[in-house]
Amino acid sequence: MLLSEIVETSRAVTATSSRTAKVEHLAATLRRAAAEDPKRIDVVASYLSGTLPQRRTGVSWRSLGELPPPAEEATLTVADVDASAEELAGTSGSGSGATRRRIVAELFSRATAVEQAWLRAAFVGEARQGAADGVMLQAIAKAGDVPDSAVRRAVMLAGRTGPVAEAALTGGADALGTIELEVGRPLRPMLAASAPDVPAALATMPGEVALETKLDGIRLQAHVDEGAVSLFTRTLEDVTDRLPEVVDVLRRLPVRQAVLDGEVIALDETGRPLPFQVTGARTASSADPERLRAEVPLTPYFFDLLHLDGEDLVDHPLSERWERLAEVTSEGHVAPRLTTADVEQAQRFFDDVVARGHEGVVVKDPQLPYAAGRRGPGWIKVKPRHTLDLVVLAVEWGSGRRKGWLSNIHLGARDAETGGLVMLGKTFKGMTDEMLRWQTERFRELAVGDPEAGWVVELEPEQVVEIAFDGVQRSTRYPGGMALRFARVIRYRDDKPVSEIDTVQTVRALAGW
DNA sequence: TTCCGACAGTGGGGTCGCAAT
DNA sequence: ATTGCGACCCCACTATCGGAA
Repeated sequence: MLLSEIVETSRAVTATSSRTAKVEHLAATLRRAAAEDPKRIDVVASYLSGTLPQRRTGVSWRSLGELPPPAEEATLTVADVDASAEELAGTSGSGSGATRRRIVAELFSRATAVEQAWLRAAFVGEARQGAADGVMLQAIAKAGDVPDSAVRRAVMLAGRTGPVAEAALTGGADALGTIELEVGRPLRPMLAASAPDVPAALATMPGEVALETKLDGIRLQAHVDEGAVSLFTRTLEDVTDRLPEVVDVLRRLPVRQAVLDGEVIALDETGRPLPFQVTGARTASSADPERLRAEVPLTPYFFDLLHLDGEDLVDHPLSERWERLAEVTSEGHVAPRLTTADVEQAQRFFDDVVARGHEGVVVKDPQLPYAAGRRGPGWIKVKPRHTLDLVVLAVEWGSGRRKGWLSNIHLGARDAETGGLVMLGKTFKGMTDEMLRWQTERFRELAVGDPEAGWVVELEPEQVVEIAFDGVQRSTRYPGGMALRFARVIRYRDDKPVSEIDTVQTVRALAGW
């Protein structure tokens, strides 16, 4: 199949805002791929959702700065592109920058202008065609003439869409039905929606709920198969070799085969959680694992059991999965949990968890199955929220659907000692289109110099904004040595002068430094 | 006809390891 | 030895479409 067919489909998908029309376009091209190039349906499916099947290629927008002149005619095939991407993935991180540049140059010189644009978006991961995983899933169902639910289930159990597309189009519902949970192969983790507080979370569920401690660490999916252990992150990256102490814990479990879901976290000597940055640095490092293990040991906590000794449990209710988990896991590797229908009791549990230094709680409906890969209503996370009144120091022009609007604001606090203003980070979150319109006008007025002159627009520090955030983290990027985690706008305030905004001393005290 | 669940998009800070400087 | 870059970790929030009520 020619790449130009993918590019043309992408153009059509981008051009319409109707999801059903997007699905039609994608399904038609998938069907053509099945007829012409059945061995590469998985690659075509990946391309149609604007991504490369290769996890990493070492190529990003910086390395695509200057491209060779485009080809006149569309001759590139999907197979050609896949071969190049495969070669790039194989040489990524192996000290062959010149080789990679040559592969990129050759590939792009064979592409037409529109194909170059598509390739760039695919490598950079910025397809922006209004169709990613979810819409693609519907297209696969349509093209294979199988139910959405069958595709969704297969994708969740297989972890990836490519092989599922291939099965759906070549073997239909029968082939999809053979895709099951496989011990050793990661599946998509179930995700949680969020609620502002405990009563709101409980209000979404009938009767008794389960409250679990939400640990501020790294999500971990663990597979045990006759003594062989594999560990995967939320995006299904294999991190087995990095976490030997976690492997040891799993080897000791009294199971032949199991798939567990949980979190790993670094604790201090008293069992209190260390900052997320400590756990994050440990799991990101592939240096000598035995040394790291001695320096920053990690503790796994499990909260779900998806398979046990030949039996899949994903469709069983949480209450039963939890019971089976408790039978095979020692007390030290299950975080505190409470089942209740009483709001006050739930609130006390939340307060206690937070007081002990944890991130919050996840409220779960005990009757529901494991909905892999979805941010379903079955799990609701609740975290404490802090707010500050800060000043807008500068603002950046937006991109994509925010093009032409002043979007991302730079946040400053007052330094009570020097009287100056100290930047604590940026945010673009929480803004409605109405707010974007308003702030684009407002910040044009406050601009120091020509607001159209550059990407970042410096402002007279006059506009006060109320900001919500999850916590304070150490920063080397900002002069105050700290930054706000997950900052988002609540509202602009005109009732408060800059002389009365919050101070860096307040923020430092909040962080406990 | 209205409501609401699912989805895509728009980016935030921190960290590591490797290549280039 | 230092810096730049790519990829990963954590993630909040709004707008929109289209099926459910």
